[in-house]
Amino acid sequence: MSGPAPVSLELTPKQKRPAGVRCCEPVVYPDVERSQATRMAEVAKALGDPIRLQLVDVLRKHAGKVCVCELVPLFDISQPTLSHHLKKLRDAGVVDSERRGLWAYYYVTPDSLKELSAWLS
Amino acid sequence: MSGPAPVSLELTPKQKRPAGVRCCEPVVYPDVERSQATRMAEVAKALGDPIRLQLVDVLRKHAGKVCVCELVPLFDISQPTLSHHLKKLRDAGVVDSERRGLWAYYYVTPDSLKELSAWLS
DNA sequence: TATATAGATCGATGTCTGTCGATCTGGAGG
DNA sequence: CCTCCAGATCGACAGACATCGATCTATATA
Repeated sequence: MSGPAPVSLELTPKQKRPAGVRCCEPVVYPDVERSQATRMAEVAKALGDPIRLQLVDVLRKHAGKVCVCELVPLFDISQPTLSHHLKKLRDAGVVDSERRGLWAYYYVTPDSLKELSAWLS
Repeated sequence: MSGPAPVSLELTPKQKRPAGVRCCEPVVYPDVERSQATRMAEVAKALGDPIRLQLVDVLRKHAGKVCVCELVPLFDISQPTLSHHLKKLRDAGVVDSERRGLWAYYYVTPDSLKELSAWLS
């Protein structure tokens, strides 16, 4: 048995095909445009690190209330490394920050996760 | 003006603090456990590439019906590179594959996106 | 002005990633 | 047995990434 054929040409492996012709022509396409995929992948990539994902988790629940100095001891990494992760998240548009005096407060950018979240559902 | 203080100690920058004491003690914590964050980050990382995200998009809508040879011409990359991306997705548990004869059919693993999707919502 | 602190930036380093061409593997058909 | 083809693996390479210690910047306070 040869199993169901690709949706396009309904060929099975056992059928003859002219030499030089692909097994099938592409008929299915992604519904997501390349530019949209690039945007969502950028967000997904920013979330593709356990520390950054936990950072977003904390910030979502305490938006604008958590200073960086309070985040440092939560993770077993140095302050420059944490700063680097926050920059990654900011570059991806996932978070933004506000300085008050010596301290910096981060918050999750509203709706920055919406597109990816909707696509995943 | 000094703005709202961190949630923990309610200190403002102008308040005195004993030397050697942090600006604040950590009081907020992520709700997501480290192991859970690692799992979700692994999935997010796999989706953190436009091509892989579009691949998942195609496979979700034509599960088990699209052979790899049909995927290759959809993207402007070589066959080994596409194979590499599919392996990345498989290593993350996002997709799995089935061989029938010469051809390989990929499908999105059921529920593999559920945890991340739920967290994002 | 001088000191102390929060946080960003710099430079270095080892690892991981995306990409390719070339090659290997295994099933199909003559 | 030999050939052809789909797809996976290999080896190489350039660029990106996570991490650190050291340093810089800017603010607060004495």
